[in-house]
Amino acid sequence: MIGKDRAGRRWSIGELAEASGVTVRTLRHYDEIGLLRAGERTASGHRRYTERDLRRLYRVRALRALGLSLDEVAGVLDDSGDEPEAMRALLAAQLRDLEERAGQIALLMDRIQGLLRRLDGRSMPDPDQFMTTLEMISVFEAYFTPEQRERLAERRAELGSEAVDAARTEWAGLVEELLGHVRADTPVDDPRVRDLVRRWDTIGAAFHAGDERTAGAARRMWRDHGPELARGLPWSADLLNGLVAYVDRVRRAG
Amino acid sequence: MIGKDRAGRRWSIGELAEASGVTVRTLRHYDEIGLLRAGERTASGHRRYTERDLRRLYRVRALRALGLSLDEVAGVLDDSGDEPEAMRALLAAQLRDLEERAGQIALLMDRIQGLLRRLDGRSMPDPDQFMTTLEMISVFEAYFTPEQRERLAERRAELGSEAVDAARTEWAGLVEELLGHVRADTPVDDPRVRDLVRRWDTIGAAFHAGDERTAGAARRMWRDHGPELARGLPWSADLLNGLVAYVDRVRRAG
DNA sequence: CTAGAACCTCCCCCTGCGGCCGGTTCAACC
DNA sequence: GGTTGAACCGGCCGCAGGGGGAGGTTCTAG
Repeated sequence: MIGKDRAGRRWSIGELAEASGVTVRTLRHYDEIGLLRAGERTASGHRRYTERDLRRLYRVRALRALGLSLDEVAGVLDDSGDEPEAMRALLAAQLRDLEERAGQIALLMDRIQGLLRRLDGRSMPDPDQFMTTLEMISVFEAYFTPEQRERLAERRAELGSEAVDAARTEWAGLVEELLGHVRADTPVDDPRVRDLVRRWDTIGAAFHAGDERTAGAARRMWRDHGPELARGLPWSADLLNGLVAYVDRVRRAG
Repeated sequence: MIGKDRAGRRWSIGELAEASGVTVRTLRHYDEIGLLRAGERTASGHRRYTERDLRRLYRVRALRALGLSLDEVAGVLDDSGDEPEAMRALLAAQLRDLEERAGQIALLMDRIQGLLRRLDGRSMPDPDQFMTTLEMISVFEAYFTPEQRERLAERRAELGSEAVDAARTEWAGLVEELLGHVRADTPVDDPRVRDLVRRWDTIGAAFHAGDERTAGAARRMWRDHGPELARGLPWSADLLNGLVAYVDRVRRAG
């Protein structure tokens, strides 16, 4: 039993699959792409794997277990000049890659956890409102840094939800009044519109607390994404875009 | 300028792509799979996107930004009965999925960091030896729990590398002696082989510190993966397999 | 000798698009 | 009204890593 045929065992593809824990399909795939060719074939074409092939398969599995691509695995195994240096570099690169992917996943998890808190927390019964919030959040994330968002959230919490609602109501009134001036083509240096815009800015300042970069980000966001942000409001995006342009002219005039 | 055509704007595919930051190709893909159909077409077949389409696109983007698949996004947007419950369930499922992926990545990073420490640390100049170690590590990870591996590593550190080398040398001597008995068909209850096996077990116990589950895991590992583990040793896998079977019989006889 | 398991080669399928091809069509300018 | 360059159309191939199946041979145990 011990010390038998020195020519070594041969494995059929099914035997090798079972012995190594990969599927037959995978072995055929590896054969096809040249990563692990069957060392021999029977006269009729059946694959015969040798001990060398078995060794190679174990190495392939080990390298795959590090998350390397099949190409990378092939590169490591075929460059017989696989200096430890090259290996170290490859592993370091792989580590960086994994770190990045972990960061992406952490970002997604943060977003989802935030949304779940909102959903579990207070009222969010209207799916449409939820979707609108979702759109706004994704836009917010593109324009404000995490710190800015955090400070905005803190500020909202400080103000309390009734104050936020009051601000929204006051802002709606300002919009109506200003739209009247837009339609009436009131000159941008009229003291009445100047006063309205001052109140407008005061409301904004209550949220961004005088941080000019946050305010600028908000303006850029509005400029680029007015249409979505206007959703749920009783005015059309075009109307609001015109309004914002008008307010801008008022600011520059003042 | 303000308050123009109530029928609403239309966007060509290129305009919508630029406005929303996705590529033309992506929009065509969404159209093709039915996720975001252009609400209208010109007589000649060019896509005309409406405001509804724009809204839908923003929702698609928002949901994609949570890592949902296109199918999941379509499900959320098309099930008009998108109760907050369903949304919560979907997000919770997504979160679990992400957690699992994060765990996988963390596992890969651990492995790679461990390997890099080995590479950077003491001698590992031979790439072949490195690969062999790699194979063994991946097999180890399949058989020992993380705690068991940690305790094995601690134990090795306690013993020191010279003690480990000494153990290996002694073990090699035992193997040679036992192989002689195998060839000579010494009965399994012969006191001489019983003594050799006792010494064999003592060496093992020095590592697994008497933890029977760790020892059992090691035996299962050897039974399943003898060939790879035997790599780098001066005996063939067949030889060692026969030896292990003999040692088992000696144990049972004792 | 025969049945059934195992094996073979093609081929299409999945995700989420990127990219190219050959052929319309649009929009602006002359 | 004509021209011309940009935009647009559908269709097809490609990617990573195989899954799964069709239809046809071959192996192997009884």
